[in-house]
Amino acid sequence: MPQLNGGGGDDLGANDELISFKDEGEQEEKISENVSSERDLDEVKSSLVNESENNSSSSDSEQTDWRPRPRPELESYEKQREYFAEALRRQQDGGFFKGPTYAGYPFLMIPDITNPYLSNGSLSPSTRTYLQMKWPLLDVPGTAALKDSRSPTPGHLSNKVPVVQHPHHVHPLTPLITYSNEHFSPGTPPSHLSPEILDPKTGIPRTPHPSELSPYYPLSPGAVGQIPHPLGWLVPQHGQHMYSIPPGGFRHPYPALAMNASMSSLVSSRFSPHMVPHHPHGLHQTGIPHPAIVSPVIKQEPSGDNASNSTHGKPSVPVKKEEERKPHIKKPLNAFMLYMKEMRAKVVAECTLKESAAINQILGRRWHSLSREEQAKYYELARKERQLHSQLYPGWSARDNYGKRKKRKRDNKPDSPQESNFMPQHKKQCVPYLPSEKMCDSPTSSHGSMLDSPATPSAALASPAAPAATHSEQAQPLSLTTKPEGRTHHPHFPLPGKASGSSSTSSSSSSSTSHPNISLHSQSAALLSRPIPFSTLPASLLSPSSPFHQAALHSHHALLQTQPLSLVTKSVE
DNA sequence: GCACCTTTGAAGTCA
DNA sequence: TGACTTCAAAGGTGC
Repeated sequence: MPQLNGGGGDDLGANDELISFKDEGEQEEKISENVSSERDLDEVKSSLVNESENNSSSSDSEQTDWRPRPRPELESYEKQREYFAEALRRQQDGGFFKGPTYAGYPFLMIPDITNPYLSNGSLSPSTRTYLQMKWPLLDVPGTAALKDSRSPTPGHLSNKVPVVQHPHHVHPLTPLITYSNEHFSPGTPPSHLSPEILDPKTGIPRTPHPSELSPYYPLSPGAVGQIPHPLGWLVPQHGQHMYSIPPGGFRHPYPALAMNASMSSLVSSRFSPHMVPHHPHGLHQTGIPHPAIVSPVIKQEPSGDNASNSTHGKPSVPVKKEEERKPHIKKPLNAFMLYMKEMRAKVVAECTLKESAAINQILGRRWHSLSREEQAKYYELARKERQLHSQLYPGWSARDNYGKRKKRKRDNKPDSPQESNFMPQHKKQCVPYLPSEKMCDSPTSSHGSMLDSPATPSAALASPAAPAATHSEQAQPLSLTTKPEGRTHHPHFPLPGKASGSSSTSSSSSSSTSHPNISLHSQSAALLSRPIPFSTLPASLLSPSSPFHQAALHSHHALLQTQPLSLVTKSVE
């Protein structure tokens, strides 16, 4: 059952994925990470320059101009991000994010959540300024936030989350911040105002596509016209709370208070409380389609007569129509998907590759090259996302999406050993990917990523005596690396899903003594008043391998850990 | 226009 | 309980 157990709190799986690891190989990883971090630091610097340039070039009038209706929450949100970015920038050497707080998460390096934002307790003026800011989710939208004269941030940032334009217009921490903002790059006029936007690839002006308004969850064509704002669903409408309570969902008197920054980030990014059958077409109560809802018109079983139904407007079978109405709730992203979303742009930027298949290969390798801590972050994020997903859509099951896609031709029948050795004919050879992949291999592996990095998370994370097979497998050309022995999961990085309900609960209980969320109940109330808007971090500071990124992730994790699950859980019940 | 490719992980199904 | 399947993202590729 996706619902949370009453008192269980954080027992929605994934607890068992958080295993304490040994430290073998960590030094090497750190070294390699430092190398890339230095490079990323340069990127950060240049990005900051760009940021300032953008700030100067973009007039404040732009903000007020293109925005028919100012959205104070979002602007303050952006300003907070700016503040936090500034604070991070100034205090990057201050050792904010050091020292794990949770004994059970020695690798998470969560800052002391009892301290306001920073673990060292000393706040720079900039940070203090930031701390004075209101958390947009917690405060009623105020013009003070909108017109905060203290803000060094020009207004043009108001609706463009990435402070610094990412090389590929994708926020490096897109999955960690918000899934809907990445297309709003600074310097480009908002799509909903400007009739044309520049195609990032071709540079040719083009008319914004509805999908750009909701990048990850395509909107149904019919609903596009109802979008008042690219972030419309994210932004409170007409004084509404940003996230209203789904029936049986959040019943906190102050809905936004039921979520902290990370929660809201996840909510805003993927899931909507309205993603319940009450809004069959993913339309917000205000008529705003939610990005988490993929319109069945767009994403439906093509084999069926849905298309004909939609075109002819004649529902053949009521049952089918009923299915059509069912919104498509996407699966929550797993750790790797989150990582992919974050890193894809960077890999694309580093490589000349365009094919996602190749990119994904690289990402897969990089994923294995990630340190345990970093992977743990994504696992934790994914876990939180699943939690949130299950809370928002209690009745949803992954099974609901079965058949929503075209059946993948997996005719390479469960891999007889021979077939695993030979490439299926219908599959494209991976060989062409190799050169480029090699070219832009993970920076952490200048001399063979798979050799100086954990063989696999499973191997490295699991046991010091990692199977050499995995190791050698990774050392092999990618063209030969299909699925190593099927889908073996990390023995010591167990996946929570398998035993979703009870077993994850049991695993949670087994580690409950050290699980952060257990102790969060007592702290959540206090933390609600001061969550860290991690998503306010500028993109430039969050280069995945940069110390900023690390710090940001840690911070974000702190937020995730502070998620007031108890409140939500009770509400769900 | 759409399935495929490619990755890992979660979750579902089935024996 | 293990094996297997499907889906999640992404975008170029090929039919």
